[in-house]
Amino acid sequence: MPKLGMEPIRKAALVKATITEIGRQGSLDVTVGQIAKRAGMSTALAHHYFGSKEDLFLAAMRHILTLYGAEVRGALALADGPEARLHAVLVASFSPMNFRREAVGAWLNFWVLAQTVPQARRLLAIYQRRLRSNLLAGLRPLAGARAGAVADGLGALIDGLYLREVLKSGPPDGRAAVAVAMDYLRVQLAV
Amino acid sequence: MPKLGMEPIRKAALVKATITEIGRQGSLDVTVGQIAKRAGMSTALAHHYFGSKEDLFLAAMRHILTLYGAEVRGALALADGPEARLHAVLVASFSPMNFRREAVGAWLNFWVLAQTVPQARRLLAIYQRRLRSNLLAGLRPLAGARAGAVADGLGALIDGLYLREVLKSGPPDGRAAVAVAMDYLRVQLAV
DNA sequence: TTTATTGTTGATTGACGAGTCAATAAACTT
DNA sequence: AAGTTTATTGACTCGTCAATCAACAATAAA
Repeated sequence: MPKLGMEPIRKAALVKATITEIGRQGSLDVTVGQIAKRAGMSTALAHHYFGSKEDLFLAAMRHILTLYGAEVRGALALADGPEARLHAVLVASFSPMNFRREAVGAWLNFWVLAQTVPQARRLLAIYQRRLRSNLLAGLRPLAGARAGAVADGLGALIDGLYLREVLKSGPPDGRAAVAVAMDYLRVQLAV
Repeated sequence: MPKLGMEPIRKAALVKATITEIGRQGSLDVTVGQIAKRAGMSTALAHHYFGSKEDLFLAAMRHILTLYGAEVRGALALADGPEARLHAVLVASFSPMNFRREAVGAWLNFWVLAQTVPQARRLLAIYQRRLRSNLLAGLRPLAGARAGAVADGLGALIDGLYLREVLKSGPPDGRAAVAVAMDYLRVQLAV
């Protein structure tokens, strides 16, 4: 069986399985065994590629952040003007990829992880900073001195919409979430 | 030692210790032993009063919701007019009692619990319904047909502000959170 | 073809934790 | 005084799980 060049493949499979498993179980109480099984390998191999369970979690977090970042960057590249850029950030934030059940569940649990694991905290801080700076770039031309306050409110609102998605039943509705956020933006800019 | 009428005292101590311990540890991975120790008794006694760890968690959740509900009701009793009532709900939501570190940490973890434990989900749903109806009562006279949408946005914003508090360092700042929420309200009502 | 490198797993270790049990003791009841 | 209920705990069971290890297999390098 042993073919060479397995490392990246197996690592990717493990990361994906971690997100799936956390999202499915809705908790960080996932065993390495479960993850390894879903990724189609033994527990020992999972430990071989990621030294510890914590490393696996962090890699999964990084992966989610990377996906999110890529989506935002892609959307921004197509957007022209501040309004379009703000809209792009919101749409990307609630895109089917990022706003799917598993991802949202995993996201919530990473938030919990950040309370204990400094590295996880740092990763979430990076996300917050990036989001803020993206929003700010679009807001400054439109809201002037109030841009900072609006960005903070909008950031919290986005996180809140994610949080609430966790409890909802039925399929996720990114469109509705975007509408709420856009409404916030609309009234803030109308004042 | 055995005095009678210990049950309510011990139960209260356990519930309090549960919230403290979850908040302190920042996770639901708290042992019954830790909780019992903080509450000044043996593991066996904790199991005697609450059949299981899950029951303890649910009791702790109910307690937090009760505290919150009482605070909101108290604030509403003193408020006159829709604006004052809305303000009262927000101030109560971010009062030092509810917005303290431990409580916020516990709150986040209860959210996680709600993903797996139906009873926990039900409790959070009650909270959401109550919050929404309180906001709606104040908003209807002021926002008319838009009241529903504004309440949903404000609800999500409040949850988001709680969520973000988890990552912040330094003492919690309820005043700032209220300011963000009031700003949302202000612009929504100005449109 | 020996030797190193990479891939892979079953079995094991070592620790920990939820929940149970048996036993003890004080207080109320009859 | 005997019996019942409530309070309390140390010791134990039983299961789980992260992490390690020893061994085996295949490919690449020497």
